[in-house]
Amino acid sequence: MKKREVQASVKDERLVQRRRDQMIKGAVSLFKEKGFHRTTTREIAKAAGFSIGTLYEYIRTKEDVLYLVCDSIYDHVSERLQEDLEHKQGTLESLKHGIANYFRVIDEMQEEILVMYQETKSLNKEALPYVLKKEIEMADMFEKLITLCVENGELNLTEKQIKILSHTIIVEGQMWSFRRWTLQKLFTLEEYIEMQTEYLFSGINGVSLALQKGIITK
Amino acid sequence: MKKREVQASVKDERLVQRRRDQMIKGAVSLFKEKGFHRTTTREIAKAAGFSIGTLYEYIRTKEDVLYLVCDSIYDHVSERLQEDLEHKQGTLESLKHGIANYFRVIDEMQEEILVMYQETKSLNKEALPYVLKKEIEMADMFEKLITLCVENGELNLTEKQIKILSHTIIVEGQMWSFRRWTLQKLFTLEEYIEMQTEYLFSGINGVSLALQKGIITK
Amino acid sequence: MKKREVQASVKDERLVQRRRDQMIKGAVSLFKEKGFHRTTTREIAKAAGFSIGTLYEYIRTKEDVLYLVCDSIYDHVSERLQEDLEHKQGTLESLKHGIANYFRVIDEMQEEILVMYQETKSLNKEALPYVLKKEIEMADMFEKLITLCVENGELNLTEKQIKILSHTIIVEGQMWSFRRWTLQKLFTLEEYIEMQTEYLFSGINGVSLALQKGIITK
Amino acid sequence: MKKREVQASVKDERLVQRRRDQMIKGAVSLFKEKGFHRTTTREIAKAAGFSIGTLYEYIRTKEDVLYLVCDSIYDHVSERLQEDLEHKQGTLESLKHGIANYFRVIDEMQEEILVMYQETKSLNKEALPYVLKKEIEMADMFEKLITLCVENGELNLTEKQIKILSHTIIVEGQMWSFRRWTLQKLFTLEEYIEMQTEYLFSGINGVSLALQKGIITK
DNA sequence: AATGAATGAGCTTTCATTCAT
DNA sequence: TATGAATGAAAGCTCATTCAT
Repeated sequence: MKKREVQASVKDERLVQRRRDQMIKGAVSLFKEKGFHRTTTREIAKAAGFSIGTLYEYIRTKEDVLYLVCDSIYDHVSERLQEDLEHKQGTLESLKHGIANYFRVIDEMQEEILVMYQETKSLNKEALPYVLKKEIEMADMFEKLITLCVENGELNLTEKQIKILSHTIIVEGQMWSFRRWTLQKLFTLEEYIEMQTEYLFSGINGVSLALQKGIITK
Repeated sequence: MKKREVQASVKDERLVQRRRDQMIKGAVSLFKEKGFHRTTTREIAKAAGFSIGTLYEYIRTKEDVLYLVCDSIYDHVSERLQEDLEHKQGTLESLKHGIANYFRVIDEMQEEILVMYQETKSLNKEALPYVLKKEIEMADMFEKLITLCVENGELNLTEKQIKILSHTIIVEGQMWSFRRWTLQKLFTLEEYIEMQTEYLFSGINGVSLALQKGIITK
Repeated sequence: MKKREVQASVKDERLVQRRRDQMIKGAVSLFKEKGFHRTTTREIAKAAGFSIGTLYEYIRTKEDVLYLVCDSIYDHVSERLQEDLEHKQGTLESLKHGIANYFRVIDEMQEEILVMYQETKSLNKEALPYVLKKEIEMADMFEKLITLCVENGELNLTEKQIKILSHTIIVEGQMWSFRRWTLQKLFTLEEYIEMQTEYLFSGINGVSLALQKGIITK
Repeated sequence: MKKREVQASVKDERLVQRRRDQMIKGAVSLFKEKGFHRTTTREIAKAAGFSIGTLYEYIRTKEDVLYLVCDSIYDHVSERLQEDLEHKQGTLESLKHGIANYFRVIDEMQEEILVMYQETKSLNKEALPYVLKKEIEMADMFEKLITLCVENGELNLTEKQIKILSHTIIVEGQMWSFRRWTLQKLFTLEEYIEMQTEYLFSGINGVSLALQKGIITK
């Protein structure tokens, strides 16, 4: 799918990129605070450091700002994950490492993640599919990582099991940001990573057994 | 926490309840379609079957409608789960049953669930804590169910493990609704329940092993 | 052609009519002064005696105001002419009387006529045909009056000649308003009527001859 | 009256003229299509083939463009008429020839004529008198032509009759362009010229009589 | 208790004009 | 002389809320 283009009146591509970066930065912090609908275009312009007229030299509608914001966040997350997934080895260890890394990215960008998930539905019918595709791409990364383990004989999973697993990992990452009001009071990030990994690999039964045997201690 | 009261000018409590039910019913279907911000109070009044003036006899601000809607959805979900959790037995079987039942509730109310999670952040500072509390209550239900199993000796889990587990179950339920564009294309609800339960209890390792041994077949 | 309807949010038809009358009155005087484009909706509302919000309870777009104004002016002119043309007799005398009457209507409504002709082109593609039709209707009135004379044997004219004549009469009326900066300095209305009628019936040759013979004196 | 000067920052007179010609050409076609108010200065600059910054090196306000356009159109029409009126002879034949020629000019420039008449009122208070003066000049041309006939004894008309006649001729020319939606469907230009001339010289009575006597046939 | 006309603050967007390069 | 990015006043329009009936 081609990247949905946001039209700008200004020709200089470098300038467009610079101004849009300012804009996105300002918008994210406003969206975090009050959401997309309660944020005005004037506020976005001001936060970006230029006038309302200038804002509209770089976008065509307010929704374009939201699209640019979402797009930029996805790009950042994907990039961070991509780096990590490059030296794919197909070992359980590397899968665990990938998961932990993803959880840490989520932690770093949690505010942006929240913005993205809560405002995405305000995108119009044109932009939405593009954003959904990004979500699928992210699940795909884990799918590949797991598939590698299966091909390597480290795991034995059906395709469907791989699919559901990759989405579960994604969602458990988001959970750290969505339910931060509880989880982040109870656990540090590293604790959370460890415990979730434990559950992911061994399940309730495994965890329960390990505790019983004293392998894990309270 | 006391239920946040929404002020009404009308005195007759029965009438207030009836009118609000109409209002919530209309509002939910509008919010589903276009979200809270894009829905006007006029539309809500019309969908509820009365005039804009009448609407304002039963609420004070537009946000009240959102609050009433969220509150009502939570109540429905809780109620459905409560029924189920009443004959608590502390067996793994009953825990699995509870999880399955929760997933089915989510499936039935998925549109409402979506509305609630996407619009909740639009609630003002007063209403938000009340709604968060509802979320915690729901996690608490599973916490109790799991704790019962632990007390019964069926499971061996620390308090923290129980906490994280109950939230994970909640989130895996929501996942069925949030990621429906993928999951519901790949799986039936019952398949999803079965596979997620398998993962929850046995983890990746367990599932992988079972498949290898032919206990589960492709 | 069905009258193009302008949508109103307000239900009470009587009130709609009253408010629109206020609106038209205010708008005409503003359009006279500064034209359609230089007049703001706020000014229209103020001139009509209500708020901008109220204005938009009775129209949907600014253009609706222009349409209502044009429509109302046409209706007034047509009505005035219709009255006159009712006792149609098919005599030259009655034709002359009709022309004189039309010229007098133009004189009375000249500002409105100006507004209509200068702003009409700002109407959108939907409203324009309706307004053009009104123009044709007005030419048709004279066509009928002339045709009656022909049928009565008072005149001998082909259909095409009748057509061109009726338009000429219409235009010579408008001329009184369009070129008022010259004509109304040189002539009184009655002089203008007399001289134009003279030309219309006798032409340059006839007028010239009459003057020569002393039938008309300087 | 001195020609109203439009200030330019650029000194080179030749360049100013060339740029303005480009500007007028572009503007006329835009004004034809969408009118003065709906045309933006950016569009004018683009149509003229240079940047918005350059546009403002040759004018001071958007209205200057309209003034230049109107002025240019008048000049063209006047010029065309002037050529013709140069070999003035004071015969009825030459008057008829002048009228026919004027009608043909109108036909050729009808779109420009429309632009001029519909947008003229948008000119500010300074420019308007200058443009009105151009209108009077055009009527004056016919006034002179007719006066010549009177002086020659070919016609017998009072000054007032000459005045009204010259305006009538002007207006009947414009009528061909203003009411083109009807007239140009019914008549060819030459037919229109012939019929209007017939009416102008002989009037309704003359035309009617001629038809009766079979001098003109259907 | 119910109605719906009235209100006006506030929103997004446009565009004539300027000015540093 | 030419450019086009920047500006911000001002426009059209919406909609939550009120209040007389």
